[in-house]
Amino acid sequence: MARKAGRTPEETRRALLNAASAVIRTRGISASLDEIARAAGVSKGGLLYHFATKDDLVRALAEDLMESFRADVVAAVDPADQAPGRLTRAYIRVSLAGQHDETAVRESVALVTQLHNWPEIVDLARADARRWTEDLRADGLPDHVLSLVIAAADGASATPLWGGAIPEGAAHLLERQLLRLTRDQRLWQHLELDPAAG
Amino acid sequence: MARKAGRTPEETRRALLNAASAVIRTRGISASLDEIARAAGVSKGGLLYHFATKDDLVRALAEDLMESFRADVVAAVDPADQAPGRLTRAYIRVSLAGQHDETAVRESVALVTQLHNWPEIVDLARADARRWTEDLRADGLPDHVLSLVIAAADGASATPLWGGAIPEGAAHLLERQLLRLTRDQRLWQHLELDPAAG
DNA sequence: TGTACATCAGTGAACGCGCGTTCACTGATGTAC
DNA sequence: TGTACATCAGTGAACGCGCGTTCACTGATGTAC
Repeated sequence: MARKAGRTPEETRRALLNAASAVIRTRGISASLDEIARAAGVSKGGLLYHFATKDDLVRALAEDLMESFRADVVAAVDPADQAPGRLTRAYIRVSLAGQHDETAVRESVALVTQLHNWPEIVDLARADARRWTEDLRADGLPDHVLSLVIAAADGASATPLWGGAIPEGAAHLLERQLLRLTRDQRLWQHLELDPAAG
Repeated sequence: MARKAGRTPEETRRALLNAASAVIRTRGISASLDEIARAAGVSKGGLLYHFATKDDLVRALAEDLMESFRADVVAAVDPADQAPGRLTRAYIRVSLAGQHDETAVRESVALVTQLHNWPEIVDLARADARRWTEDLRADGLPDHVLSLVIAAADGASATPLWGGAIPEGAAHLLERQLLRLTRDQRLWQHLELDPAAG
């Protein structure tokens, strides 16, 4: 069989990326191309027509993930919110959303870390991280607040990595607390370190 | 050659674990047993005498890492510090220590995540995480402070994972800020969420 | 409109190489008598 | 004290299997004339 009826090449490519994402989540990065291809309803050769090498596939998957996280955050920006920290608040919301679905989170984080085992991915990720740093810096929050809040949001996302799980209520409370930290300017002052101490 | 002069079996085992740690840090979990064995100055067969299977080796390495992190934290507890949160403060210090050595941190985190790709390791890690939760809960800090501070400490450790790097000064500032959060009881009140809001 | 040809989007068999594991063997050390 | 034997701590060659990659081939669609 050649060109599958009712599926454009673009759709096949998308199906392959989705399959790769799903299979690697559960089976790990050592999942075979054959397994991924079958999950997408394509032969191994067909997969390799779209992604000439496993590297290619994994890199495309990583780019896809970073783009979609960024898109999620941009979409989570409240249009009515014009105060400093609006992007940061969106970042917090996305990072803590769905933290209650334990296995889903674990698998997502696992996927990301699996990808980072690929050496070239590290460079992509570094560039992406730099871009986040710039964007968030331009978001209007003082540095000492921003770094605390982003560290906490990242930590909440990463917790499943160390085997931990944030209980349902706790994730929501932490989210509210972090959001408040981006808004309450009196807290900013309280959090400022006394240069005399330490 | 059989029993190496000047090296007890225990020392050989230690050397194999150290070699595995070093090699996996740089080459990733897909590093071959041959490579690890050679780095320890032992034949592949010799490695397999101590660790019958690659699973065995990786599991032993993971246990070793978790134990040594715990030992580091316990050692970082200030004996003069008797206030609530003393264990949490030690946890913060260890988590943020050495965050300025970028590649070292990246490699350490990479090692941990590599290990978590091993399915059985996940169970070990879960048990370890539960123990940390209990120990930290018993440390005397209010929940809303503890979860914020630990999330931030974990996030700081995990940052290299997403490709980011905390600038030298920033890590130190964050550490001081987190330590202060565990001590300043007036801040605890300020951070408490207003049940009416949100 | 029909025909010839090129290209696209695959298929599926075969190859080859790396790596985990097995296995027969070995030389030094410990133990019984 | 010497000797025989068992065990410990390895060595290194060989095996076999999985998996990424290559390759020859194919059937549907698009294009020229």
